[in-house]
Amino acid sequence: MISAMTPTEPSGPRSAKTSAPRPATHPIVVVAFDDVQLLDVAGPVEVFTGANLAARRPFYDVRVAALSETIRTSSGLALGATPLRRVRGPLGTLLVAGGPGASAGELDGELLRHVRRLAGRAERVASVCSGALVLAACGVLDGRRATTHWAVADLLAARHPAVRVDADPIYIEDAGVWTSAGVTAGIDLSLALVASDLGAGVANTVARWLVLAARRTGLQSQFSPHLVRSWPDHDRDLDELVAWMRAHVRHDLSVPALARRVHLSERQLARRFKQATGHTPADFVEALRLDAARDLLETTSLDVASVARRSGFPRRETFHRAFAKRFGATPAHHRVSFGARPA
DNA sequence: CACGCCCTCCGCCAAA
DNA sequence: TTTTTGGCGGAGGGCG
Repeated sequence: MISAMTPTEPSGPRSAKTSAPRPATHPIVVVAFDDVQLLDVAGPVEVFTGANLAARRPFYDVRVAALSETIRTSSGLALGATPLRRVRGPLGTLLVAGGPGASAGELDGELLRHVRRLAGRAERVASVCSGALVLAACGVLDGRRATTHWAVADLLAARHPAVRVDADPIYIEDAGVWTSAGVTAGIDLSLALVASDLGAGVANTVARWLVLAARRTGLQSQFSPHLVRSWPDHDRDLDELVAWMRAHVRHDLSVPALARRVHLSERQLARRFKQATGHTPADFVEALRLDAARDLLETTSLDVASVARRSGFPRRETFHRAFAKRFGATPAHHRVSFGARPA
């Protein structure tokens, strides 16, 4: 499956550093089926086609594919599609949508055959929502970390013990296989793919156009951090640390300070943190603080300096820079756009 | 806006 | 022997 296709491509499309000749186009096939969730299909398609506009070139060649030429989505709207049997590789991205059709009962054998075939010919494979069940049924997720909609996480884990299911993150990437949580998380995932292909600038432009504008950082749990789950190799200590960090963004959250707090060496803290969250400590801390700052901007009338201080940025300058980098707008401008109307 | 310093991250390796 | 740990140092990037 995936491992069979990587050797030819020593460094995947994610290594943005190597300025190897970039491919002119990147074919994307979105796999749909009867009772697919329309948003799972539409969200990523909008993101990728939007990226073409933002990048001012037709980089992504996006198609929706299904067993038949017309499918019925779970909301009742019909969707036109390219027949899967006519889809040939190689592909840039194979993305499987989710929906009731993916989680209810038996998956269509012919659909699985097509997905398996195309997965082996794609640079990377992705799923939205319960589309992870389809990928898992094809064996694509075996041995990998993966996420899915919280409501089917247990089902995924039960049906496919070889998959390391983690229902916390909005999306997960493991060795070229990307999985995402429910519905709109597919948009976050797609934006991440765009960012790795065409740069964060393009991704931010698309996000702004779609106006759901960077609502999420990708670091938040699908749900409250208080809903603690447990499974074999889960890192309780790190969960607790993360929960504490969320509540104490003003504290010293440097690597040495965090390491001291959980009685680990700095090296070990960094390793386990990345293992548990998929993010480096500094990245995570910055996102945490910016989330807090954004909330304060939207829900209070504190001046920017106070917002900065309360969210763990001692200096306004640093805050300003970080905020603009992540959200593509200055704090003041963000408040004008999203803040509560003063009484 | 620029530049130097410092923090962070990660590969590497030796020790446990 | 294999796996995990922790220290080192360089590269990179952001802060001041």
